[in-house]
Amino acid sequence: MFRALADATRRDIVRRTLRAEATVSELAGSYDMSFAAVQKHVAVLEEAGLVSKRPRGRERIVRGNPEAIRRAQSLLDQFEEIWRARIDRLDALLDADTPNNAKER
Amino acid sequence: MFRALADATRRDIVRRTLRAEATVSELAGSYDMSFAAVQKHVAVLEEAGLVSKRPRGRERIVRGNPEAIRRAQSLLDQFEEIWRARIDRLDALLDADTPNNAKER
DNA sequence: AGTTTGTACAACCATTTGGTTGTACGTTAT
DNA sequence: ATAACGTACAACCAAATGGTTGTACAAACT
Repeated sequence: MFRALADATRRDIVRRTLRAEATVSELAGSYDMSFAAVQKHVAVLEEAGLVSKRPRGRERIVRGNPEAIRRAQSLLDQFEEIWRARIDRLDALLDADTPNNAKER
Repeated sequence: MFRALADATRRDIVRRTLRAEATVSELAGSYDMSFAAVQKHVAVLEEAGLVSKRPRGRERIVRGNPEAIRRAQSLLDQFEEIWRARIDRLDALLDADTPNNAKER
């Protein structure tokens, strides 16, 4: 999933389809590459769950999936939390080392 | 930067060094690959700003950078916000379509 | 002084990635 | 019915990626 977000074109497709739905060919029109290339990007994003496609006649409507974004966020939140835990441990160490008559900062 | 986070080993290095500092060889001991491979991963992470290195004698101490994590988070937050804006626009449309005597949900 | 340790980096290799063109096929328009 | 359109997918290609081994070098140990 981070792998899917690693490409600038794909991030832009996510942004665009999060803002408003678009067909694959509409998307393809926005980028300076072949239709097939864009279609592959969309496939990668769909694989990663960042985007979903639904058919309307011969076209496929692409829609960004906010749920997947939230999953990525929660992963980063975990990182944040791990780091905070380390800071807490350091604080505890410092506290244990602080004389009783020390002033609170 | 998402590219740097796209590899599982690298994500683990970030986690580990966010929790506590570690030398490159300590890290290398944790993974089933050559020292050089791990060293390259650390280099990629450093390039992306996700990790910083400082020398202590002949070793290099690696530390995860919470600031970079926050930058990634804020990027995902932007996605979230874009999506919310779309929902707001849809709501506005529905409101405009709602007869005056309709009940509030 | 000589050896070991920790790191960096080059050269190499297989696989993956991001792109291309061409083909096929169902859907819509004439 | 035929043509045009939107999409999917295969085959191909160059470049990037993730790994390897080997070499070099400074710092630390004996």
